[in-house]
Amino acid sequence: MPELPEVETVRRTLEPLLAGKKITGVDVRYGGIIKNMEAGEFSRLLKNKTIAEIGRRGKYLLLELSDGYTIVIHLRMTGQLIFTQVAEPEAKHTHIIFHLPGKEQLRFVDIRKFGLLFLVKKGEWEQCGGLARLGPEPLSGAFTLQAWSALLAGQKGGLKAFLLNQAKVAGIGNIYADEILFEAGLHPQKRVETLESAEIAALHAAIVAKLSEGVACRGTSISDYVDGQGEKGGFQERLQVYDQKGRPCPRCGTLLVKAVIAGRGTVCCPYCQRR
DNA sequence: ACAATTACCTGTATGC
DNA sequence: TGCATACAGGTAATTG
Repeated sequence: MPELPEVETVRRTLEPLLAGKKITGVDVRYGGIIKNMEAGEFSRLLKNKTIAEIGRRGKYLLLELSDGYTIVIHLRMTGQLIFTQVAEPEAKHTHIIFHLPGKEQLRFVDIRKFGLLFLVKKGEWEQCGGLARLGPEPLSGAFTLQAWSALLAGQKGGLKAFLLNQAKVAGIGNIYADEILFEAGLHPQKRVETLESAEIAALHAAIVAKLSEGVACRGTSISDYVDGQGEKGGFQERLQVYDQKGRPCPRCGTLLVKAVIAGRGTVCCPYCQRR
């Protein structure tokens, strides 16, 4: 599932391929993906606009266009944004095709149609789902231990739910939440208000380490995720607990268990992550 | 005020 | 073999 490392990998792979290129036309096969206007208007507004750069905020991709417009994209669970040649056979569930010069295309593919796409002018982020309400970027220089401590001060509730809350920290999803909690040695249902300073520091280090490792490995390809060129990532080889139910804990050998916590399938070690 | 559940979708795996 | 069912999880909306 595309979380911060996956979205960042898509951004890095697409940027050199798209920067400076003009959108010569847009085909919309399934308009339901576009959330803030009709397909016809979307295509009309985008024709002949140039892609300046690609940004990322949390799990959102931001295609900045040369004249102040931005295409805001969220891949949700199965969304893919793939740069290809016209001759490449079209994948099933291809919903939007951006035509580029020289027989190149950018295709939005999404099996489950959960993905979201907005076309807005700069400063109109309020209409883009949760984009305007995102918490800090965990891989930015501003995400210091001090900032993280301040973020936790006065907060209550389960730890996993907190990590998954995009308004608290941007970009962590189910895979990295489980990996972070295991790395920090904390139970997913531990209450945030009971965290001691050493645990807060361990969490901060685990968030930065695991997300950075995910980016370095070019994301996690368990089912659908691929980067901007259709290539799989490698972090699935490094998973310690996620998708590892019933296997021995890499640290102590106890069998890993799975339960539903914060509404998500959650795997942890009953020994290393005691409540 | 908070947490749990549901809706949105389709493909894959499982059970009978 | 076929069919029904459960499950995967990002986020918003709804329910408890």
